[in-house]
Amino acid sequence: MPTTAEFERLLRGADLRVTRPRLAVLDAVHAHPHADTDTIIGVVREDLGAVSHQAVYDVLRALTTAGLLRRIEPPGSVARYEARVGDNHHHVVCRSCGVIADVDCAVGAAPCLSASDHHGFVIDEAEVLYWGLCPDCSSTTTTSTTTSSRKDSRG
Amino acid sequence: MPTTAEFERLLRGADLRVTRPRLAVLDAVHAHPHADTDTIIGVVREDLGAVSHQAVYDVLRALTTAGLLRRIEPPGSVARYEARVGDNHHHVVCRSCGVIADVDCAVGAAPCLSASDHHGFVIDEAEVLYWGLCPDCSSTTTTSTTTSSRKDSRG
DNA sequence: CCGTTTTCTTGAATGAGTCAAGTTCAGCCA
DNA sequence: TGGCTGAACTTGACTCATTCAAGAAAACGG
Repeated sequence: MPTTAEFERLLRGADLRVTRPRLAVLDAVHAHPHADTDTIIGVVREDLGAVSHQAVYDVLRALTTAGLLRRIEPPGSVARYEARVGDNHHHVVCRSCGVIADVDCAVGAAPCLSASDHHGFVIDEAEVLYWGLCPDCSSTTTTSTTTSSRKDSRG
Repeated sequence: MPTTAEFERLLRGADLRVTRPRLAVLDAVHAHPHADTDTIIGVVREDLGAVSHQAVYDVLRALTTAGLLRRIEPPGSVARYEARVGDNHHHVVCRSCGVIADVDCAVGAAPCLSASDHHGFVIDEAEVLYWGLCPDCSSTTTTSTTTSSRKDSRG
């Protein structure tokens, strides 16, 4: 968990003014990875008192644009934010409870980009989203009867 | 492009009643892969005349649940639907114009699932979304000066 | 410390998608 | 072929994440 001074440095390094809402948002996202906007608003308000939701939306956008935060948006979920940036890691989403965890790409360098020119597209990024069951939910489910494995799920 | 009779067979095979809105939606999605709901509503209305948006939403949900359609939801876009189901292929999205194309996974069997048990999650599906520029947009862009390749984009 | 520009506040608006109550119609059965 | 029943469609209101806009406050260079 970085210190406030480090957050301040991050902001200045990105040519962003240092404000209390921005520090609080950075703090909140670091403390609660994959939190949605509403949760972040809550945490920020615990920290600072009254802060408009618009301010938090603005800050999240500014920090995301500056590359200090990363926005993820799993289908069926509202936008979520995390502070781990720059490595383009991936995510697992639990189908049951919706919890999200980080996943490093286990395969070599750029496996999912192997055929880098599909249909004439120039591809610069591959985003992988894994779906499954988290440890809690899978233990509740699989210990009963069937492990219903959905359709063909090739990568 | 399947015939109406084939769409009817598809619906009956899925234990769904055959209705004009459902046939029209199937037709529309087959004719316009990756179309959003609003576009589909428009196409269906060209075909049938007045149809409520609610009906189209209901039909899209029913057909998706039945596995006759697949819903995709790229970040920053509304929901889109396609009729190619059962093979879990992937998609490329153009950062510039937003056009979407299908991508078969070029690598072996289930590459993105290679480490199938991250953080104790039981993973059953890997969804890959490629970002880049479509042929049209990349020719307009790259012929000028720099091919600004975004940050580290490992798969 | 002052002025400029960015950021924050306030309050309204947007728009995809959902909910709910009532009507219509597909498909089963006589 | 005609009626029955539940599913599907219509209508209209509603939700809720997110954005827009105008004015007030605050950051920071000079």
